[in-house]
Amino acid sequence: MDAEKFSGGYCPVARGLARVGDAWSMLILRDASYGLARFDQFRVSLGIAPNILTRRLKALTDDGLLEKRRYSERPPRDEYVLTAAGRDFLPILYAIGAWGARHHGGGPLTRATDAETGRVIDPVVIDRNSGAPIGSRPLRLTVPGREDELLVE
Amino acid sequence: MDAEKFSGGYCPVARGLARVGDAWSMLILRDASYGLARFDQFRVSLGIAPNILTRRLKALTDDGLLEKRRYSERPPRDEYVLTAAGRDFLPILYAIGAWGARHHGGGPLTRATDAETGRVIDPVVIDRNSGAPIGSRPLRLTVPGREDELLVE
DNA sequence: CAAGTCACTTGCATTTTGATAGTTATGAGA
DNA sequence: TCTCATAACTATCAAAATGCAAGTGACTTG
Repeated sequence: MDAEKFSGGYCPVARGLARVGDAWSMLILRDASYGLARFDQFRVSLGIAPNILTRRLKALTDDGLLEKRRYSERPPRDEYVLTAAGRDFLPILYAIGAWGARHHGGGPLTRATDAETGRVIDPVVIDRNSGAPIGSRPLRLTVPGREDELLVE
Repeated sequence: MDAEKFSGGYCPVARGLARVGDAWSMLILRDASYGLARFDQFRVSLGIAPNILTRRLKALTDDGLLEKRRYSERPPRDEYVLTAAGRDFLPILYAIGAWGARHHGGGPLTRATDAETGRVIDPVVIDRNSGAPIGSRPLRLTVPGREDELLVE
């Protein structure tokens, strides 16, 4: 969809989606958060064609979500590990997972629990400043270069 | 990428992505949250080809994120409005926007403020039970049908 | 030194996407 | 009545992305 067109615009959502707005990329990040790092681990886990995986890993690396690291000189072997920006994206995946479980959650599902308390994790997006869940209070959008503001939600 | 393959698996993230794991769909939802509802509004706002828009709107409608509603019988005219499941996805878009702003935020950006307090919205994903941001505490994953558990983060 | 592993690359067919033009149904104005 | 305009599409076709299968390079292991 020609992400270039959106990657420099005013909308931060479009900017984010320009880097990770594709299902393979997000599933690779999910697997990376599970500790997978090598080409063949991703390939087997996802059942993705190797040429496609190569392209996605390169895109994620170029966009700063993964870092390619040589873990063996002889034979030359690389692994892909999450960068700070990549790790910062993981909570969004959990939020997507929670949404998926709420609305398309028939049958058994993988569940995340707090390793210490053992309680099931229930991800919610809140506003750090007010502490209120996004969507529970009306928002105002300010578009750069425009006087008028847009009221949503 | 054949979303069918993932849409019934154990992973709730994959299930979610099977419905909305594509950039156009999420941008349509974003526009819908801004109040856009008609075919031509989406088309102009996104610069998307009409055949692609038709397909995406149909997919989002079939997956229960949008509802097609006739707002005029003569001439026949339909609009697409967010369902409860669609609205429930919006906080994730805000989280993606916040991530985009943090990591690819050069230049002016659209900003959301609390309509009452006027403060800038800063979306974070937390665990409803512990109140802690996802990623700040170690998690345990439980895969159905397997005894062993996976420790992440 | 043959077989296996890992991380790819290449070639080609299939699928999806996108640009553009056309269609349907209708109302509004000359 | 005959255009013109609008909204919401559909149809056609080229271009791009995806996916499958096979192959390659640089080793290690038996």
